[in-house]
Amino acid sequence: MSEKIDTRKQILEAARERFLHYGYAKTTMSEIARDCEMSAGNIYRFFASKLDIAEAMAIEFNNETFEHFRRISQKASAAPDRLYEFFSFALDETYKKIDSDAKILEIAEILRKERPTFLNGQLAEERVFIAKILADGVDSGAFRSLDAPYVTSEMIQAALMKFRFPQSYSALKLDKLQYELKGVMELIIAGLSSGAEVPEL
Amino acid sequence: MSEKIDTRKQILEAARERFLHYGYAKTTMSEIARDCEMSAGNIYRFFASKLDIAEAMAIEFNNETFEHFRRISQKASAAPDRLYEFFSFALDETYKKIDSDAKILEIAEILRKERPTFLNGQLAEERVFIAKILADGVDSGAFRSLDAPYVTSEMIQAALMKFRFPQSYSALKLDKLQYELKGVMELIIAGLSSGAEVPEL
DNA sequence: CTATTGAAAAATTTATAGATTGTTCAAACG
DNA sequence: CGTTTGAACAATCTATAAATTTTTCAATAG
Repeated sequence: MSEKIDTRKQILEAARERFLHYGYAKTTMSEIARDCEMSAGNIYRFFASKLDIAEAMAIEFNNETFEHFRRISQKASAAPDRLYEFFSFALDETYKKIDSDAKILEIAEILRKERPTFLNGQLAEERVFIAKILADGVDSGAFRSLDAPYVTSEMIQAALMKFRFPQSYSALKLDKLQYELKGVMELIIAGLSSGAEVPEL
Repeated sequence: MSEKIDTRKQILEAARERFLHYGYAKTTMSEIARDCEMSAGNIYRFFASKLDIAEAMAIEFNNETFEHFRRISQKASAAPDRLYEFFSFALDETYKKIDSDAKILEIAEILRKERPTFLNGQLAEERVFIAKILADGVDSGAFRSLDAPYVTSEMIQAALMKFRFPQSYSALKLDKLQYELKGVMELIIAGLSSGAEVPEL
């Protein structure tokens, strides 16, 4: 039982090394199997497909980032600052990871194409942290009262798409993206502030 | 002299019909030339390349839309309403055009890839209209005073990217996009309102 | 009985030759 | 002269057969 989990981990580890070194497309199931001293067919007892290995890897990859997100969302600083820090961190982290290794972008693009729901799931997880920051802000009086913080999180995510997937949605350099994020964030936080007048559209 | 312009128009017209009917890739320069009763080589006296024909076509295509933008930006209605109408119209118009004819998306994608500066130019033109609405809003007191309306327009565009290029940046249906646009727009307009407190980031 | 293999099927990629197309330009035309 | 052509060249696309890779699964091993 625990051996099963270990084998799974071993496959994942072997795959990650190859994916990051040679890329997803240039890594074969046989190579991963050979690294684990098993046959290619056997991998399918642990993963339904090669794509599922990439997805599992992305989940692991994101877990560290989510840990950061959790920490930021629970900080003592003012809610607006936390909200900015959240997306600022996300931009820097994502940009640098992809910039440092083109293989990561390859996997990101493949998952975006072949597993569109995966991305949605990740965004939904992030929304929980954002909603928490919003709720805190409402409680502290920094933000106006919100009908549905979770829905507002969705809108904030929509407005910040460009910065959450920097290399997919634009060709801008990091400093330009940081500058734009700051500007958009100012607008959003102002829109959440107690004094803001919400229009009837 | 005016004949030169006429020939250019004729080529553009022939190309548009073929591009929209058969697609950009499946249209050959010879076919366009044949429609105009000239040789393929002669087209190059009027357009530097096939891509330039597509670009000229896109400019024509956008001119009607810009006319609408101008009209909306000059309306008598309140600035926040005009701002919403502007992007709401842009979303509907773009979505429907692309939805009605896959060939339009083909050309849009090609221009995005091969002529990245072209898109920036179009966005810059739009920004003039947005800045005008913002300035009006500041004057009327609907919006707080802005250091630089043109820069704020840039930020608004960044926040609404997803809705300006609906089929490129997401797979959402029109009604979901309209719902999200409304939510983001509420946030932005609230952020521009006189009572909004702009944070120090 | 479960775990694993390895051969085979199905799907995908690669290689490449042939055809087509975009583009150039010297020559012909008006 | 400026225009236009059509042949030539380079670049790109297409078709397809061979090779590789992903995935399945009956047979084997433990």
